[in-house]
Formats: sequence, structure tokens, C-alpha cells
Amino acid sequence: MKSYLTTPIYYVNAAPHIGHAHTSVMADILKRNKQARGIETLMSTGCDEHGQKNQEAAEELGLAPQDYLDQRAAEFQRLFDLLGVDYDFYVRTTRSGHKEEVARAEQKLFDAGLIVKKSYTGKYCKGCEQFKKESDLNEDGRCPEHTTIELELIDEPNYFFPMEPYRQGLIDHINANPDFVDPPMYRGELLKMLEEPLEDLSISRPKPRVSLGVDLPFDDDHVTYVWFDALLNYLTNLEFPDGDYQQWWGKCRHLIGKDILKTHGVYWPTMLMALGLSLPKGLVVHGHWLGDGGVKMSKTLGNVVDPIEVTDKLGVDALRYYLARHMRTENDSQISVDAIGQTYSSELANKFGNLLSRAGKFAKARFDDAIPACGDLTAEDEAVRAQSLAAAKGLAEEITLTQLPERVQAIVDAADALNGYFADAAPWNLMKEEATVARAGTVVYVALDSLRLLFEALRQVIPVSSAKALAMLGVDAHAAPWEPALDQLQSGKALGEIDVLFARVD
RNA sequence: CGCGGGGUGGAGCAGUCCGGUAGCUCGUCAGGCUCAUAACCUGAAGGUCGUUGGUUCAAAUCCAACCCCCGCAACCA
Repeated sequence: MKSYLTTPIYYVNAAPHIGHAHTSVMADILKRNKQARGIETLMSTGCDEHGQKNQEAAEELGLAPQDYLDQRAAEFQRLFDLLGVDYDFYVRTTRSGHKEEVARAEQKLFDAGLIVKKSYTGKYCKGCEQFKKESDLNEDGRCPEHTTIELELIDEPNYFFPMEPYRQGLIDHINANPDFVDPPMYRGELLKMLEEPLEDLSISRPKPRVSLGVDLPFDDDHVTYVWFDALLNYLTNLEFPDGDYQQWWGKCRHLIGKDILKTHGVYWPTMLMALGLSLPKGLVVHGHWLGDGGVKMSKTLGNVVDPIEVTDKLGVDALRYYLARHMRTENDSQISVDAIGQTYSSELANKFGNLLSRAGKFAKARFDDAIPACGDLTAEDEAVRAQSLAAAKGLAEEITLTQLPERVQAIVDAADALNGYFADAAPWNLMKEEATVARAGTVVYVALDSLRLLFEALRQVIPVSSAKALAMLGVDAHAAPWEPALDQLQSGKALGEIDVLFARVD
């Protein structure tokens, strides 16, 4: 079994933000989930270095484009490395192989007569450096952003990719493949987009306006429109067209934010159809993060959540955990440094960390630094064990992004139950009578073994902390695939040093 | 009448498909425990589930109308 997961390649015209962190971390979690099930998985993330906005960003900083791009690409990569994103490809569209293959694909379409040249007429705003639609203009027929500038009527040649011929085929494909878009809500949105005839997609930009891009192979005066170039990264990673890309391409799922559903659900499939290639297996769509108060993040409101800042303050796993725990794919979700801190304290520190600490230290102090023996099990023991096993199994099977929060929640609930169980059983009281010392050992065993199972499951979400926790329990991090099972702790085996796993941050 | 999502105790959310004691986290208050990271356990206060009407023995949940927020419609995950 094979799988290929991609994130979008991010526009590097500004510093990386929480959205970039989110999609790449989600791809990482899905990859770990697949690997746990024994599925060989490739994952790509990276950056899109072409286009007007990148060009402008470089100019603003007074840097040569390539210097600017090198800096930003490294900055994004550092973030993903910091967050533990286990990518197989870090894409840069400026790399030579990619550019050549994009040009080849374009030439192929051009030769087949699937790209047409025609003049584009439109009102161009010099302020925005963009063409404006009538509906974008104010009452005076001017750009709302630049009311003093008279719009220019520009008529220039441009290359277009007619998408309409593929529309019905795409609709049929979506109907025949219910999981082409997940969650289904976005499938409906996509089908809506396909109800009207598709416009010709402009795939070129005149060089005087945009220079950062892939030269059109059949016209030196133009560069390729960023999306046409960027989308192909999903294939060029796999050494398309000369390499052995087919074995992976058929297993590809694209993770995307809802804002780029059209590019991935319309532009990309029609391009692939024109190139005679099969469509990806599916699109995995998620919503956006909003700042405190449920409004868009903005510097003026001061509700921007910077992934680096959060990580510095609370640690990588606090952020990864929050992203996994609180994003609802069909809606936008809220995030703030306070909220991350709260989730970190109440769940990671107070439930998982503290439970490990109380049971682990108890075992060390009262049972000679080792895991106690497990005696006969009571109904209470069996109940918490069953809950922990069920929760772990929730991450041993295939998960979607939509299910992820509830699966993590089940792990939390199990830890919660273990805390209650431990308090009810009160092994510290059982230690007072010789007759019940063995029973205390059983309670500690059940707590530690169940907790081990929960941390094994959490390796998908918070790999670093989970590995630490398992080391404290004296368990070797066993390799994928993973089969959740009870009673994997060995009685009598030494426990590791029980440190504070999630340090309190005030 | 462009499209879509949402409106549930102070905050953030689940529950809505398949009607039947309104649940979780945080916060507040009271008690308990002492193994543990001022943590953990128990209990309490606090909600006319946006509004109105309808169906039903029974509606947060189904139906209708309306109000209010937020996205999209533009190269932002």
C-alpha cells in the first residue's frame, strides 16, 4: 500500500503564518497515521517562488529576487523542521527540474492546440497592478483602493487554456468518486462551481509586468501564470514525466484550505485531463483559523498567532496538539495564544503529564523503581483499560481531518477516566495494609499500561513528547506499523527517570 | 432573492443526519484527597438551545418564515 500526500506550496511573499503551519502539520499527522497502518507514504510541502507578489516583496526589501527567495524558502523550511513536519519533498519552484518540466507540459498542450492566444482587454489599475472587473469598481468607475488613478484600458495578447471542454468529464468524475472531495460539504461547493460554463484560464503574464516565473516555451515575452506553474509541483516532485511517477501519482491526496478549492478542484483537474493524466485521488479540505473574537487575524487588532512565538513559549507539541484538537474542517475555528496555553495546561499538563507523573513516581517510590506486577483485574480495571484501548484504536485506523479532533478527544477522555480511576482506587491507601499492597501494584500497573497505550496513539499528534513519555515508561518506541494492545508493559522492568513532561507555563 | 457556514449557561465548542433527562473544556463557588506538574477527585450555581409559528404525546434536533453575524464571489492555509 502506498500513499502520497501534498500540502499547497506556499506563497513566500511574507513570513510564514499559522495557516502554513497548520496544513503542513496536518499532512504530517495524516502521514504518521498512514505509516502506523503500514502504508508507505510520501509527503510534500514547500514554497511557490514565482509571481508578481514575490517579485514585489523582493523589491520592497531592496533584495535581488533570488536572494529574497532563498531567504524566505529557508525561513519556511525552518518552521516546518521546527514543527517536526516529516516531509519527503521540500518544493521550490525555482529549482531547475521543475521549471523545465512545466515548460514541457506547456509545450505539449500548445502543440496539441489546447492553448490559445487571444488579446485580453480590461481595465488595469496601476496602483494595484491588476486588472479590475466592473464589479470591483466604485460608482465613479475607479478602483476603490486608488480613487485618484484613472484606469487604463489595456489590450494585450495573452495565452489561455480553455477549461470548458473538460467540465462535463470533471462533473462525471466527481459524481463517480464520492470521496474526491472531503468533507462532502466542499464537494457540493465544487459541483456548484461547475454548473456554469468555465472561462478560459489565462496562463501567461507579459514579462514587463511579471518577470519572476517560468518562461513560456513558445513565447519569450511571457512568463507562466503562477498557478499553472505551481500546481505542477505535485507531479514534478515524482520525477514526472520521465520517472516512475505513476505508482505514487494514483495515490495522491491534496490537503488544501478552502480558499484554494477552485484552483485544485477546477484548474488542476482540467489541466491534468488536457495532459492525459489521471486525476488525484482526492482533495482534503479544511477551514481557516480566525483570531481571538472569531475575526480574521490582523496586526492592528493584535490577534495574530505567530507559530514561532507560540512554539518558543509553549513548545512545539502545544501548537501541534491545539491544531489537531480544535480545527473543524467545515468551519473556521478560533485560535489565540491564550487558547493554546489553556489547552496545553488543562489537557497536556494536567491530564497526560500529571497522570504520568503521579503514577510513575508512585511506582518508583513504592515499587523499587520498577513496573509493579499486575494481579487479578476488577471490573473497574477492565473498564478503564477498555476505554484506553478503544481510544487508541481510534488512531490506529484511517482518520480524516474532520475526525481528528474527536479522536484526540477520545484519548483525552480516557486519560480523564484514568485520573478518576487512580483517585478512586487510591493506591497510597492500599499501601498502608500489607494485604492490599499487591492490589496497589495492580492499580499502578493498569494506570501506567493504559497511559502507555494513549501515548503510543499520541505519537501521531505530538511525536516528541510521546516518545519522551514512552521512554520514561521504559518502553522502546517500536516501529510502524502499530497495533494497539494492552499489557505491553513488563512487570519488574525498570522505569526511566520521570521528569515533568509538560512544564507549567504561567 | 448570487453561494456557503454559523447563532446552545461568562468564553470556546459538542449534540442537530436517526426527535425523548442539554454535554464537554475553561472560568466561578463549596468540599475532599495528598500519589502527582498549586495538580487530582466530588458537588453546586449559571442556559426561554437567535425569533416567531407549525408538526408531534414529546423539538436544540423535523417543517416554514424572519432577524443577526461571518466567509466566498478577487493570486491569501
